[in-house]
Amino acid sequence: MSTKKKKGASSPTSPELDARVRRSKETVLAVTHQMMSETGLSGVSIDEVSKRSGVAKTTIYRHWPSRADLLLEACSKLGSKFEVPDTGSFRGDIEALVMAIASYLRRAPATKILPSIVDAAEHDAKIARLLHAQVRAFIMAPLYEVIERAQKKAEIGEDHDASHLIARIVGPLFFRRWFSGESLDKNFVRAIIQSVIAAVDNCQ
Amino acid sequence: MSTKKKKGASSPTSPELDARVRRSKETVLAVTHQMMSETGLSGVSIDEVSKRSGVAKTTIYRHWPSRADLLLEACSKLGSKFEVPDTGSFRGDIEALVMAIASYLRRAPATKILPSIVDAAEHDAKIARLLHAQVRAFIMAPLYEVIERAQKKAEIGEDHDASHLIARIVGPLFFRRWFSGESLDKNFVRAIIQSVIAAVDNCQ
Amino acid sequence: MSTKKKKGASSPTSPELDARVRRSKETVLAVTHQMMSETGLSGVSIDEVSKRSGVAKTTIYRHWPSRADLLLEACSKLGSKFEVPDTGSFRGDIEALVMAIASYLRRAPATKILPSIVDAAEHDAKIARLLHAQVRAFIMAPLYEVIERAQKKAEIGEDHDASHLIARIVGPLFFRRWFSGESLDKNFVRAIIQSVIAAVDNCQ
Amino acid sequence: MSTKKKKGASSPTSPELDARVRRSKETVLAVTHQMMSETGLSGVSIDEVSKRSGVAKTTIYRHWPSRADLLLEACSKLGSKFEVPDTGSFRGDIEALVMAIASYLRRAPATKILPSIVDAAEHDAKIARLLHAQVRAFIMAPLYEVIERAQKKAEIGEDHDASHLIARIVGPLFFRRWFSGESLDKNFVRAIIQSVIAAVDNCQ
DNA sequence: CAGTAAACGAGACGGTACGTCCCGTCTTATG
DNA sequence: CATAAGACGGGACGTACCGTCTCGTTTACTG
Repeated sequence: MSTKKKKGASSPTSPELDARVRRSKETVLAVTHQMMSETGLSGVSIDEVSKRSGVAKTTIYRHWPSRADLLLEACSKLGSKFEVPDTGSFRGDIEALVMAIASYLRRAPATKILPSIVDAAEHDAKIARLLHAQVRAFIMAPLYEVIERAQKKAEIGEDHDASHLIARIVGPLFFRRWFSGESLDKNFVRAIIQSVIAAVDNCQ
Repeated sequence: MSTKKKKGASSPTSPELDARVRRSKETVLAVTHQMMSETGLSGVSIDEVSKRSGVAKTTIYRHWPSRADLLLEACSKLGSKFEVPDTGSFRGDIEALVMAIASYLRRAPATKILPSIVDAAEHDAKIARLLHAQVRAFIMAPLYEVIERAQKKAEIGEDHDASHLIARIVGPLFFRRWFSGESLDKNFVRAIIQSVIAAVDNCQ
Repeated sequence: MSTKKKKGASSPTSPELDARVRRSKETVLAVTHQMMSETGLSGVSIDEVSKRSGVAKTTIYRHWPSRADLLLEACSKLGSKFEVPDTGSFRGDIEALVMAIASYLRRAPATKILPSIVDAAEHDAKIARLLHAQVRAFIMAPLYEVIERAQKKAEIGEDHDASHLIARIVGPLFFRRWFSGESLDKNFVRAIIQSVIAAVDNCQ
Repeated sequence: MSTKKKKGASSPTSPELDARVRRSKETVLAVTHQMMSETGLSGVSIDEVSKRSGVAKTTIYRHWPSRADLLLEACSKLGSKFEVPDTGSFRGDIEALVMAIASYLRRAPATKILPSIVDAAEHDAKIARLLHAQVRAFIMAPLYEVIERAQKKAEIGEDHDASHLIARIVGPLFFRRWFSGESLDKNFVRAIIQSVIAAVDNCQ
């Protein structure tokens, strides 16, 4: 029974895979993820992953053509989509979401790793595509939903470019988290939220 | 004592370095800088720098305790401060400055390298300090000046936190440049400028 | 019992191997032989044999316990016995046979491989036995026959040790072929023949 | 004193070499030689040599471009020239020399390795050249001397081709040692000696 | 202007990791 | 049940850099 194979679509890596392959990949990814968090991307060596995981180096290279690809896949399992809040009002939704994002930026170990992915993306279009897709899927998408919903409910005008709005929400947070070294304190986050609310309000 | 030259009769003060030392350091830094631009931080190897520059590896390690330190110093020569414009109005100044920054982000080879510095900063407090100092000196400082000047002239209210404003200006640009993959087109830049102007205008 | 087939209704006797098995072994041996000639013993890898032959690695290992055994069997199919000439005289027979052997040493691809078998024989008694058996069967046996026949016809004395004579005939050829790098030219071959004839002649 | 360097021509590997290099090469060659004798050429792995010798793999590859080259050099230190005897007569000299060679073939560990060198020589002209040179220098040269001396003293005729004679002496010994599996017993050796003596005697 | 001390080039060294090739074992599914 | 397909742990290959370590040889200052 255990070794029987059906059309099972439940496998984590990809459907319909040799059980051994699945096990190997899972183990390796887990160890990689672990090491990434400990020492950063550059601290992950295939030799060490192999040693710790008990999976032979050969096997690792059978599944990922290079160290970079392993790291890439390990990274791509990193993000978690923010839940789209539904507080009833645009302001409430935005508040909830931005607080969540800020909190994530402050705490999540994944944020230690992001810059090296961004760096890799500068030199490799494939990685760039992945990065941007992830950013869109995990961070921008929920904001899109909130904005669109508000536009449908006519809470905010149709004339606001959602993409611009999102950049104006997320950008400042990212800037503080990775570039300026200033804290992502409550004050700052509230100011960002406030500025967006103000922007979409019919002040002008 | 340490910085003093022993027989220092002719050497006036401290920064009077041996001409040979100066030459070596300059050559090495130049080559490092060159290689950084070509292949990114991770593409710079001491062996190669030595080969290309003609400066012996020993000498390089004499001047920088490790590869990281060399890269660090090479990076710290990287940025160029944006000139503070003086168009007469806050709006004009901001426009000029933001356009310049956006243009820099679009074009400058240094922007390819920044993420790896950011990455390094995640793992090394010393690098982090340098990074933040550079960001403040080269990017934030000119904006500070423009904002302060406008506040002094009472063009904009004193109640705006300059640091917040700056994050709201630069953040969206950075976000697009490195994270979302969207273009930094004129429209977007103008929208950012506009949003800041609106924010400081006495709408509310 | 051991060679009997269990359900052996259709299989008549013992050497009646499963047709599939026979096909596999033949194919594999052929490919192995081919590769051996191309690149020498050390150039034969099971992986490559499997790839080229279409026979799965598993199957190969089912039939030969190790790479060495496969090579061994492939080698044992290598030699070709020299025909025993019958010119009517000892001199004529020897001449014909030695010329044939010399020609074989000069031309046959198998001679490129022999040293690696000899090498293997140094480390493995089983291989040694096979090697010596082959040498005796393919090279020495025909000479034996010629010598014995001549002795029976009283062309040459009974007191000559055939094994010594053979070593004195074949040895010099082998020496030049594999050790000294000198050519196996007509002159040399004739000199060897002449020396043997002279030795068995009743000069002394 | 110890670190002082002169024109010393006594260094084993090559004159005027960095002492560190000399030490490394010596150590590595010694270990290689040791392993060769234990397990044959194919049993020598760079990794293991490195481990046993304490010399880093990198360093080994710095001095020998590949495993083969290391083995080659180790092999080339293997042979020992046979002393040219001077018993006063050609017969005596030949006897002494052939007995020595036979004894060497019977006993010397190097003879276990020769076939793999011969094998390598089949695939690589460089190795072939080395092999042939060594065979000539260590085995053929002494015989040449003995033969020439005898010719000068008119003990044997000038018309004998020394190279042919040598092949007729050494060939049979080699044949028995490596190919036929027959013993190199006293009887056989004496028979070979006798046959050569007879050949050069003025019988015909 | 000779003597001395530094900075230097050259490059050997031990070491870690890379990515590849092949071995021999194993598991799974097919005819 | 022999087979094709191929995953797996393991060992070795040869390469690229790292950072350390002698070596002699310039250089430049000093005395």
